[in-house]
Amino acid sequence: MIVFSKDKCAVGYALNTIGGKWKLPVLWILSQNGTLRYNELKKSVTGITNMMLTSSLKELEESGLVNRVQYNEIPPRVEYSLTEIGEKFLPVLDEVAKWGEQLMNLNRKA
Amino acid sequence: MIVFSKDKCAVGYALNTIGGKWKLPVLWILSQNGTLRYNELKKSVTGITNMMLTSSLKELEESGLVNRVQYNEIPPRVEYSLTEIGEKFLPVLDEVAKWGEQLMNLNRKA
DNA sequence: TTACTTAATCACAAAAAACTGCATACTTGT
DNA sequence: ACAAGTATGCAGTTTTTTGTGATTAAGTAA
Repeated sequence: MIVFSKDKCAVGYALNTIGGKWKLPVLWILSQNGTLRYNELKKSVTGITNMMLTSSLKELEESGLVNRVQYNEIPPRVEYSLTEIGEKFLPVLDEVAKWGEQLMNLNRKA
Repeated sequence: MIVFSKDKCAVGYALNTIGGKWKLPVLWILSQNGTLRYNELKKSVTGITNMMLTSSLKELEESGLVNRVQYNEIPPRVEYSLTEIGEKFLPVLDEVAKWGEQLMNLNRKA
């Protein structure tokens, strides 16, 4: 019988990276809008708090999905955008979406 | 500026369906082994507790990813397997895995 | 001088998810 | 009579994740 080992699982790694309540919304907004400042993100991701936005962005940056560019101006300006590997994730999301739709349709009927 | 709406998002729906700590492991084990009894699943998904296995299976069944067949024998016998839409998810997972590997490689270097 | 703006950050509170360990029902083997 | 095996269920607790609301620093416009 085949046993599950979490360690080397790329799927687990991927899903951890985008896991949590807000990372996917943030990624999606960035994919639709290109480069955005912190405040613009805050407005676009409806309902997100400062804390969650900050920590989501931080984790996304650490895992290499998001670029963060800080301009030393006053008032502060920081711009976020998707990295190359972040962009590469979009077609994958698309596949997930297609499957998700099929599932939604199935469950609507039932 | 484009705003995120959670409701109609197929990606969100999909990721909720397979979200949580154990659903993915359970799905993967089923995909590798075909039909399994409760106890066999328990042994294969290392570290899972009865409670989490039961609730994961229940949710997966409710969302249509897993079949549950109960034989009225003593001692009880219940067999689990992937449904059609459950099987259809595997190639999607494969795409996720490919991207996940790229990401892992990037982050190993950095 | 005072208020305003921006991108965070922190201590604390609340809510959600997961874990522990025991309980059950019924029948077969000892 | 008694233990063993099977697929769950549940109360109570811990752990993890999110949310709240206030706070900072430094310049610019009023």
